[in-house]
Amino acid sequence: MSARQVTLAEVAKQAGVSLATASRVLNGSTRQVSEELSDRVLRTAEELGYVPNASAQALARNSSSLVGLVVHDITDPYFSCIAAGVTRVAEENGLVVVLGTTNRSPDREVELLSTLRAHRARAVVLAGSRTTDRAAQARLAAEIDAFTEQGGRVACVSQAKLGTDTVVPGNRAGGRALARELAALGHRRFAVLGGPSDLVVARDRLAGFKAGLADAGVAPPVVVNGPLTRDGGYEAALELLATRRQARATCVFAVTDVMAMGAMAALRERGVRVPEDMSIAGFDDIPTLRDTVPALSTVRLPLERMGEIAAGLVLDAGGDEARTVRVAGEVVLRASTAHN
Amino acid sequence: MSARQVTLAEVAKQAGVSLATASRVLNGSTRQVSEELSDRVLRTAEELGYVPNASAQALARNSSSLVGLVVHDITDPYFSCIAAGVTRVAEENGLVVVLGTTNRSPDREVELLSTLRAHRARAVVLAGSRTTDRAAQARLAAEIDAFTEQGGRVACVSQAKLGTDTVVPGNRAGGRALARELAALGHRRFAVLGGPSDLVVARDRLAGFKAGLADAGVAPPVVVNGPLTRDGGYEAALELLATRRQARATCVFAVTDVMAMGAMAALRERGVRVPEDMSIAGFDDIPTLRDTVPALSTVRLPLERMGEIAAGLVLDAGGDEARTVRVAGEVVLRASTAHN
DNA sequence: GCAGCGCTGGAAAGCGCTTTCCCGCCACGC
DNA sequence: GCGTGGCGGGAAAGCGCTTTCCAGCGCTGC
Repeated sequence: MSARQVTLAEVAKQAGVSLATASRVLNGSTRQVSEELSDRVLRTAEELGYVPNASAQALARNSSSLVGLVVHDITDPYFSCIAAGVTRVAEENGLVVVLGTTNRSPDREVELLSTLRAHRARAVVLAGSRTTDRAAQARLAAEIDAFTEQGGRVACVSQAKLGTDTVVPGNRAGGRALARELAALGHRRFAVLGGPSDLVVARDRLAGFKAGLADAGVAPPVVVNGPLTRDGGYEAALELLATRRQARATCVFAVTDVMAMGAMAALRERGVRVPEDMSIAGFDDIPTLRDTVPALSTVRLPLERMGEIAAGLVLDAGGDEARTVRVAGEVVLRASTAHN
Repeated sequence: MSARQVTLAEVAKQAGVSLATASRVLNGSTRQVSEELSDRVLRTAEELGYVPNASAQALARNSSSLVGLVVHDITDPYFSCIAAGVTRVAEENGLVVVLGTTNRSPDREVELLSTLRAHRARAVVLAGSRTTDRAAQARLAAEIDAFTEQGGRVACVSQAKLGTDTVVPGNRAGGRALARELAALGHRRFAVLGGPSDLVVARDRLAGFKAGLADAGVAPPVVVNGPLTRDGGYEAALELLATRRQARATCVFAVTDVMAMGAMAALRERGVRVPEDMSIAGFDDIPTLRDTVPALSTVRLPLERMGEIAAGLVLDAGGDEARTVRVAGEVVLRASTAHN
């Protein structure tokens, strides 16, 4: 047990070469090494089962092979899809991804970033939406600065005024397009499950949706706020059903698919038929949507692709300018929305 | 940009103490440091925004704060739930989890383990089922040995004869119990979507299911193999519908919830009503199940808990004996299974 | 024929931290 | 009064690797 690890020095000695030579052989150095020595080193390394000590390399090179990925909740399909994209790209580049989950706590986000800084992560992808809370945002910005100062790159998925590379989904445009299409179906009374009021994505989608309704000359929707989770959607839908019985909306938009799923469950329980009694639409097009009945209308975002893009941004050094990649949402009407 | 990072040496100098003292103050050393010096160090560290270099610490201490987590596919709810459990525990212990995805490739699994070894990860949780392929298993075993030799701990989630700590879900027992309950509903002709034939979990669940049917004096099921994914379930269900029209099963068991979801989609498309025309059950009780219609009967596994347990095993040093924690599956009959 | 160059190999100086070892100091106890 | 022991502080030796710098050597070019 616990046999000490094979070191480069041992390999070098065994192969009868210097430490420097062994190092040059076993890592793509710019320096040439004669084929003979090179072979010898390679062979002994193989025999001894040498694996370089990543910490030591990181220390000596002053750069590690870690990429951070910060999400709110890895069980949320939205995040797990993005995570899949990020890990794919990272692994392709021989990097290793460190997963941090915040449970939607801005403070935790800052903490994680600091940890990642301690590990000298070469880059970080911040998925999930920034809060609008000033103080929290300032702390985050400071931590991001510290991180970039140190030579790391940061990319955000979703809106961010933080001066980092960003993948921006067309939240506003998507919401707007969706609203117009729903209005075109004949709906005139809308409700929105708007998520937390201090979350940028939620606000943008809502704002877009309102704009779309306005475009169509439809009255503004009733908005119910709540957590951006499946249960949040469930509760919000119940609240919606409880109030405003008199002039109930005929169509409800949940700013997130997972909320929409919760909402559908609530409607089902209350005997409200979808789409006959109430149309419903979400946003994101998470994969699990394929298996809901009725199939949920939504605005499709290429989630996994977004993860890949973010990882791409953060990995190829790029200029000093913060780059922004926009990805458009595509309205997908399915069975959960009907003519009114 | 790229201002060099604050080092311990700078903090020490600024605070007018030795490197040793600064180190002792800023990390829980056993040695005492006078309150005065301690304060001074703490204060300057704070002022300078000192963050210890994790690589250097890992090197000096010969142990890192990394915990590996290896899954097949992070977008699969089964794995993302386990991941959530693992990350929670890891973060509670001040550790950082590195996420590796194998896409179900045994070779990739070995590669990842090797990378984790290079990083001197202190522990690894291997989620996902081991293959029955001898050669692949040998390579994995060798890599696991190398890892533990080096002082790291390894835990597996699911069956494993690899001599590591293991969290073993009651696959066989769960399958068996489920079969009996379904038989008790009056079904006599069963089909199973059995997943890949070389996967241990899949085989165990199937074996248990067969045993349960035998217990109830019911004929063995028709088995269709295929990938352990949603689309695999979809295809398998189609195949099932295509053949055996004459004496079709009245109840189908998918060894995995995600497969069951795919299968339900296939049935729906083909106009086969669930549960009127066909009952269906899965295994795992992934969270998304709450939102399928009809709600899917299944065998519930405490997925997130399993992740926590695995992380727990792997983190508290424990003896040298491989420990095994069994978690029972609980049959949950919902709307997708009806009397026959 | 020799200065100068390019090329390969090795010695050694770090990278930032931990930890051992040693030293000086201050009670103590006899 | 002096030997002991305990304790807080610092010097310095690593941890395993990268990389600079230098030495040696065989060539080319005048």
